Amino acid sequence: MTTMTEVAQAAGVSVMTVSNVLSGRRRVSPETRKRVLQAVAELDYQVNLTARNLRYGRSGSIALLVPQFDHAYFGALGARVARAVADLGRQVVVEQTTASQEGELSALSLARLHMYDGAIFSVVGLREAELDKIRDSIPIVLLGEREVPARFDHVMMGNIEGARLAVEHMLNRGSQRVLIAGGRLGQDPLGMSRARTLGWLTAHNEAGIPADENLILRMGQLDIAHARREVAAAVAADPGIDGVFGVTDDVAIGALAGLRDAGRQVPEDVQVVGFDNLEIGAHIHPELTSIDPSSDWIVDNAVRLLQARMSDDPPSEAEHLVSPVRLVERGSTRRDG
Amino acid sequence: MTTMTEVAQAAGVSVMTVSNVLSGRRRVSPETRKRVLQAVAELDYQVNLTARNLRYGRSGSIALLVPQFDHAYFGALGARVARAVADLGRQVVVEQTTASQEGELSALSLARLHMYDGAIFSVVGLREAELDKIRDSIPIVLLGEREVPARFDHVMMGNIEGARLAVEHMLNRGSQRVLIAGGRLGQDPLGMSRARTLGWLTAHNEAGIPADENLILRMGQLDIAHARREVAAAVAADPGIDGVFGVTDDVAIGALAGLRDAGRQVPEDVQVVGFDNLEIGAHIHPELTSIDPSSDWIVDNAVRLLQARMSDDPPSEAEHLVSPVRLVERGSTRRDG
DNA sequence: CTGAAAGCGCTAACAT
DNA sequence: ATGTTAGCGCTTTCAG
Repeated sequence: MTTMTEVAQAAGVSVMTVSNVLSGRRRVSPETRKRVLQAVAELDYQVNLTARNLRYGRSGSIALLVPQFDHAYFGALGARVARAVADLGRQVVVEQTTASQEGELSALSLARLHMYDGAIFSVVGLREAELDKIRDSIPIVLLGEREVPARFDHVMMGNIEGARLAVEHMLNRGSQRVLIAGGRLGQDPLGMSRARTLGWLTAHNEAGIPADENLILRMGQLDIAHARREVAAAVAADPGIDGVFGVTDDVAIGALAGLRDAGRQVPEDVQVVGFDNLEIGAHIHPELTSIDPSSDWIVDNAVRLLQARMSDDPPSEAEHLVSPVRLVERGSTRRDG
Repeated sequence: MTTMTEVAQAAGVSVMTVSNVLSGRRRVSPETRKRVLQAVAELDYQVNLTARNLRYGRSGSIALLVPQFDHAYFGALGARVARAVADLGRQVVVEQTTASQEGELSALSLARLHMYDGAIFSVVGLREAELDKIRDSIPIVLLGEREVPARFDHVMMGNIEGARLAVEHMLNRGSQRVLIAGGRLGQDPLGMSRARTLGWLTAHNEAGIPADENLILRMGQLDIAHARREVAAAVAADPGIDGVFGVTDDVAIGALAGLRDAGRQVPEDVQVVGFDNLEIGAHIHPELTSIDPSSDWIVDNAVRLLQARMSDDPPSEAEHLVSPVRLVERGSTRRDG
């Protein structure tokens, strides 16, 4: 590996001059500059960013930590963050938090954070206790539907309101028994499933319809294949089900398949609403009615908060934001009651 | 930021002892060990990996460079690579190559590679000339459907054979006019679209059916929304079309939507086959027949090649592998002719 | 405008 | 079993 010293020797100058040419931090005379660049080209030199970063004390890149790579939502998230962060002249690198291991935030992965100037951390499988281990680390903004320690900036979706809207919509359009696929009751941890189940409850209360807890379909994994199987089984066991709220679009898409398997027509027999408003939902059949969580809003705010926290005088108080949500009506729900 | 020196002072030992306790490289007496760990805990110390990596000369992580985050295929790729690389005790970080900028491989992003022990590089928008700029850099394995300089290890999909299989299948099942959505004729660059169009041609030749070049639907972007619009327009303009080969599953899924928009039944009026065998394809309606490119095989080989290249005596010759492909038959094609 | 010395935080190699 | 010295490759500071 060529080093700056070798370039300096080849060009007959000091390392400092090479450094200055490459970083542009100080003026260098055109001639020496030319000699240096020529040596750089001949030796095929490239700066060692590890060394530079050690000296600088920063790296120019920010990390996005997601629980899974192979999930449409996190892919979209990454793309949005990259776009927002490019304007700041920084690079995004995405790492997968080796999801839900006993020590998800192992000592090592915690130390890795120091290699970045800041991090956006999508917390899913993380317990609050583990989050508390992150102390005087780098600037961090949390994303995700979990309860987090108050000292962190945090942006989350309007889970309760979104779920309420989704279920209200189906009840308005004539559904009586709305299954919540991937729902979950109970206190701790107050995660996404629980929050959205709360919205499901609220919609029932507001509509004056008793919420039947048997309609809460707990799921081990919130993926398409599981949802398909379990929703098909659920409607077979309870033929009265005439609406399904999937706690994510993946679950809702699986539900559509499961209902097909069970011989139910959507939206005539059963209405379906999802949550996330993934692009694919607009292009399948029937097109999926979904809750749009304002992902752009979420990312813009996360980047703004991160930028503030990385600035010279970071805010003393952490912000906790909840994104606005809206229902995007498509073919998986009926036009009228 | 706490440093190792501070920990050493707090524990009343030398920095070397702290280093030894934390890295486990040398034996340390239980008592001092305990004192050190206590100081580490009290000061909330974490090693500076930038410094450690500079000293070590390696980073323990490998990079996966993809053109886009928000694409199901690259998400799945990332997940597979992470799994395969975890066994080697290494971390994967994913970066987005700021796709198709004039200087996609800017000097800086090239330099960034040095921060990793190796890289798997999914080349899509990259010209061969740009790839040639990567010289005595770190070990690299290329992925993707493009022609690459021979000195690189390269794993690609069986594009021609896969496309041939897809189109042969539709011709066997009675299609006469098979549109290739996202196809492209011409020499340079020999990219994915071109290779798959070659397979489309081959299938026609083998079946003794003349290939009508009007059935090659070029697309600016290979995404669902574009495919939907352009396929709908294509079948409106040419009602004789009775088969669509989408060069990717995204394109095929868009084609399904476009055909629906145009009032065509799949598979009765028009058969559809995609390429990638994304998970979602098995769960939409109609279920998408697709070419499985053996993604696991691709990733396993890429990781194997990378490992070999990172080893003490790297192979002198580069390998160029083509993945086996197979047709996965589902509901978007007919059971018989 | 250019150079020499010092040091970012850590660990390999050599003491003790 | 622990400590001291030197240096990874770069840039900041201080001189010229």
